[in-house]
Amino acid sequence: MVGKRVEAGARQQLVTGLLERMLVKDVFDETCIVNQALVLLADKWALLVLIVLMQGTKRYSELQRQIRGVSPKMLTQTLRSLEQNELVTRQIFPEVPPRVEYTLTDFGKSLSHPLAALCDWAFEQEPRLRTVYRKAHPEP
Amino acid sequence: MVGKRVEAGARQQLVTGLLERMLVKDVFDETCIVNQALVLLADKWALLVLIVLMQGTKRYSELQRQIRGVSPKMLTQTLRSLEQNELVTRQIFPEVPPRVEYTLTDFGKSLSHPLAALCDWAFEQEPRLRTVYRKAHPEP
DNA sequence: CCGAATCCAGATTGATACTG
DNA sequence: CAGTATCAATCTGGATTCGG
Repeated sequence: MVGKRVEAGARQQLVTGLLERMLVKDVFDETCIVNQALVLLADKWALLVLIVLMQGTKRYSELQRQIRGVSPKMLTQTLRSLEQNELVTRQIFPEVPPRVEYTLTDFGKSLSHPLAALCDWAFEQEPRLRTVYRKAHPEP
Repeated sequence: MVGKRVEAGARQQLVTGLLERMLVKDVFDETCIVNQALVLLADKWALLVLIVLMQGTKRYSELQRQIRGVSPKMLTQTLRSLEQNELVTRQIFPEVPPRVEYTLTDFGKSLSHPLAALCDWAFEQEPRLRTVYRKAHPEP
């Protein structure tokens, strides 16, 4: 009970903080920091990879298994992009069979709060989300 | 000071909650609710539109002005998609000149916490974010 | 065998011009 | 004002192939 109230308080604080900053600059051009952040993050595979890597270091094949539906090409491409954006590090082990491990950097780990908020939202809104999703993705 | 501690507490709580749920189901296939959420949200324009609409109801032209760089086609497409996903409502006024207003639904408003967390992250990490962005988007 | 590069058809996006 | 139409360019995904 107390925990819930504390969380709700922090939430309100965050929203207010956002709106305050919105007033400072209300045009989202390419110099806006929020816009630049979204260029790195607004990507389905990138977000999924980051969420999975929050569990800890993973091998390429583990990522491919956990993220069902990603092609090897897109997984590689996504990982390279995340690496270039310093959110993930890539470590190659010169073994047979080869092993490559991916780990979040500190910068990547700093995304834990936003990503957790997103996942929490998905769980909270699960019924409505599933209804909407089914309507938008009608399968035979 | 107290405010900061409370916020940090809530943050830790959120991250822990996420990780707990991760253990329940660690495969992100198309039935995973997080995956379905990302299908709706992992889109640069959609996220920007939602963030701007958190400021309140907006006309089409206001959105186009605030979201610098979006083409009319993509803005329309994004708004139609958000409308179909029940995150936004579209209201047409039979006037001359025509007026169309877009407003977040309650479902859309429920995204305020995750979106605020994302914006807060962008502001917190601004220096590093700008460095990374500049490296990835070298202009002549 | 694992991780990744290549090639190619099809989908998505963006810039611009145009209309009710 | 609030969008459509059109066309070029880019991006995506799947199959295949390759190197250690």
